Amino acid sequence: MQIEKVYEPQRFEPHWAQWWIDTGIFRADDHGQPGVFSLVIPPPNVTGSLHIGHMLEHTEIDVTIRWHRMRGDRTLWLPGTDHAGIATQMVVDRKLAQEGINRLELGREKFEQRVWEWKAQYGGRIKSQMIRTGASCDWSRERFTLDPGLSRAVREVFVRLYEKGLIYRGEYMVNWCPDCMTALSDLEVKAQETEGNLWHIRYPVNGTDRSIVVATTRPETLLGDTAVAVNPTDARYFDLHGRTVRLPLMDRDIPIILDELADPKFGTGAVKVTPAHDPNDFEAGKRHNLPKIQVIGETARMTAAAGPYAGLDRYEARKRVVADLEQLGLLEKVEPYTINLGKCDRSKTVVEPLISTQWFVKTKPLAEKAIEVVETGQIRFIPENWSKTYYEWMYNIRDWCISRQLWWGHRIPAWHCSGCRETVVAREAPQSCPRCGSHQLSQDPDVLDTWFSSALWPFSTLGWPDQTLDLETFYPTSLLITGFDILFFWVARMIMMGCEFMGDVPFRQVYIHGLVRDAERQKMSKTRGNTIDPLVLTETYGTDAVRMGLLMGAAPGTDIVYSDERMESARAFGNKIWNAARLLFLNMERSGVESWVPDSLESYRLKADPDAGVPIEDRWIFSRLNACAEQANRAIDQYRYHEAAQVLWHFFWDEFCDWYLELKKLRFRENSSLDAGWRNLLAAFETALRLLHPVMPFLTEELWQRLAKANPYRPLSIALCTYPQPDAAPADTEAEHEIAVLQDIVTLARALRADMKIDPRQQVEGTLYSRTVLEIAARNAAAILRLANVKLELRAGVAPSSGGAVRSTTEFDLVLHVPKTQVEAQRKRLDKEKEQLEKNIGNSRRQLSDETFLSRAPEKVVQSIRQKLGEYEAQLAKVQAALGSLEG
RNA sequence: GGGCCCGUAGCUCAGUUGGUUAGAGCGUCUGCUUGACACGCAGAAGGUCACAGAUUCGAGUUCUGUCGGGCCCA
Repeated sequence: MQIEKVYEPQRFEPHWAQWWIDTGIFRADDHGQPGVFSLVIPPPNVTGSLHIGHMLEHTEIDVTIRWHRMRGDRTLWLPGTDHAGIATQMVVDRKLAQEGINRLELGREKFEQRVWEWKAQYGGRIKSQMIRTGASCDWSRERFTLDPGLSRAVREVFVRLYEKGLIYRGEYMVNWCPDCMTALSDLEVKAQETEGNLWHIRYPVNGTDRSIVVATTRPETLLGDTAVAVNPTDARYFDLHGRTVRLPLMDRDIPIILDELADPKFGTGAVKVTPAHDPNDFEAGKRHNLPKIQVIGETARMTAAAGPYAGLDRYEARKRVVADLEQLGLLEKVEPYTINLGKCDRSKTVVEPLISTQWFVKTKPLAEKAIEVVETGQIRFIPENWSKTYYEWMYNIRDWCISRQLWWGHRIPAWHCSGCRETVVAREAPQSCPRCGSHQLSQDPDVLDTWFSSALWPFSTLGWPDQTLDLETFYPTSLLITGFDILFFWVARMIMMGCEFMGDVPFRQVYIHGLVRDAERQKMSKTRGNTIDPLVLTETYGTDAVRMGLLMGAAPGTDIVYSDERMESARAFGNKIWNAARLLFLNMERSGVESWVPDSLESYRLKADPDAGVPIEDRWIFSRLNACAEQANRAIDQYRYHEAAQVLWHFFWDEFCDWYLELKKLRFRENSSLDAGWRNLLAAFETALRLLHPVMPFLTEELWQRLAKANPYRPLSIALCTYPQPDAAPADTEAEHEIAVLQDIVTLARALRADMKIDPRQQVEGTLYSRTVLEIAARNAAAILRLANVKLELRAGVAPSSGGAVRSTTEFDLVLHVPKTQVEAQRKRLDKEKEQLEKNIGNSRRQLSDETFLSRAPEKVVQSIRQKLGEYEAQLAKVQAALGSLEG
């Protein structure tokens, strides 16, 4: 059998990636299986490409998915992408700009066509990346938010919500991005602390010689002021109630109103009111029926209503307004002030609050149910703490602005009649106005927020509004794995929509994964230039190593700090397994053992009957394998991916390779046919490969295919084998003990040799004194000789105090017959041991002489300390004897 | 201002219901081309569990406060 000396995942990963797709083994079409496990992908942006965060997310999903599939569930991982309205439109806009084309000149239809072309060009990138990284999803069920079926679901939901009064249209203040030229939802606006100023401006009060000073961070909005507010309880202004002020620069009289908006404790207690440009002022304006004067337009330039300032950019206007006020002597003072500026999440442009007509979802009624399903445990967040964040947002939820002034997205299914101004909301375009019969109907130009369609993802992808078999089978989905950054954007909204339209939660559990940060713990972002391309990593280290490397750090609730070193060590782990297989294959060849051809699944089973002459190391590895299976199953079940990775790592490297294979090497000479020894070895390795498969699918598939020759009884792929389940039988304590003793003897002998600076090649003699483990030592003399290069004489009892180099455990004393060298080094070690033992003895004695401890601690704990104390004292005696013999 | 998370070895992190001497990976040091693997083998060093109290027979683990760091919402 040809097996390369070094693990080179690039040689076989692409092959299996494609083979898994070609064979269709990840399709969830088999209806015969008992359990169902389903999960929908958090859809990435169709024109984007995957980053390392996706790689982590997909790895965690894939581990769980592959695990369920191997456990025999009917398992669906439904892949797909979303259309990412603003992001995609921006990208295509920029591309057009490079060609010197303006979107508006091009026209809506042609623009949309260009975006579809863009999608055709880049839309496949994500799929190919996912295939290459081993994501075991069902590509026959791939979906895109703008697919006809999903678009139909969007229209259906819109119409139903509208008919229920949960969608309304109206003129409200929204977050307007002058760069993207669209309204945004609250979530798409990110507050950022910025150094600004607080300008104190004097407004003369009509009919008196007094004036009111107001403080503002946005002096240019003065041009649109329609009132000045003071708090009704503020004594300073009692005499001004009912009066008007003269608005500087505009020479307009505006009223002084009494409103809670004005906080007596802040500044002068008086505030200017600009209902058209500030959300709080907008509300105050409604309360007092104030006119709304829009002085800033959609492009952030001053409107005609700004009089002499018309046409200026908002910041240019600010400078001019301030300068003009100063000239008039109306600028009282300017002080530095930190303001929370709202910026567009996409373009980073400062958002302008503007009044415009938009569509909204009334969220409160939807939120009630969505809160309830989490409170009652129908949906569980992991880690649990995230439910608090969820409630926090849900209890304070505000209506959701869903219309976007974009061309890329789901067109709002509403038609406006130019005859009677009626608005018709319908699933399909109406022929005529139902109110006046006019045919002059035009569809609303706006599209929906991308998240509106994403909110339907768990059921729209399964065929809703049709009652499909898939919907029936896979909804509610079992699990969602996603990042906390889209908890509100997406998770919360899916829950609202799922409860409303399916009458059931969209998923049972939500696992929130951490963020992948760079080596300096910085968030990765394109602007910082610290992003990592997962495919570059894959090419460098192999997909399996990247998966393992990421998972090793993936403890629930913590971010992952990326490091090349971790990837390197994960690749080293792959190499370790590769070489373990190499050792097997080379020796199989040498012994003339055929590739393993299991004749049925039954023959995969391990046989460890203690009475059947099974070698002790086989019994031991089966026992360890069982423990490993128990831990791995539990870890994956509880989303403790780092623990699963660690458990498997430890088993393969520290137990299978370091001890089991080393012991097996001794037998390779003895056996030549496929006897019990070989069968057990291969079975153990095969079982271990299956245990590892969800984490490192490529390596395990490659080795498994080489190990187990295809035949009619064998599953096509390791991905379709059963995941090893722990045996109900108790651990093989006899075998565990025997190997533990062997390990102790070998380890202590090696440590002693190293202490004594003995050449590793030099065989030394020694004596093992014991009352309990002489038989074990005798049975394993060959292994001890081979592994520690020590030839042992066995004696009953304890070591005489005049021994040379000695190390002890509670079960034996090991003495090496070597010249008395390295006395200082030995003394140092023994002193340290003595110190530690004395400390332990002190602690134990103190506890055992404490009456309250004895009376209140459980008997089990007291017993264990008594026993320990005895052992410490025995050990101490040996250490003291050894120290004494050093003197002589 | 409200809420959440974190502070454990040089670095990144584990540590499940309180109970022996607090673990891992990487890094460091020492020695090894031992016929699977130098992407390796063997051995070793390294921690006042941020600080201060409280509860308890017993606290890295529970509670309170302080300091430091991060995130979300307003």
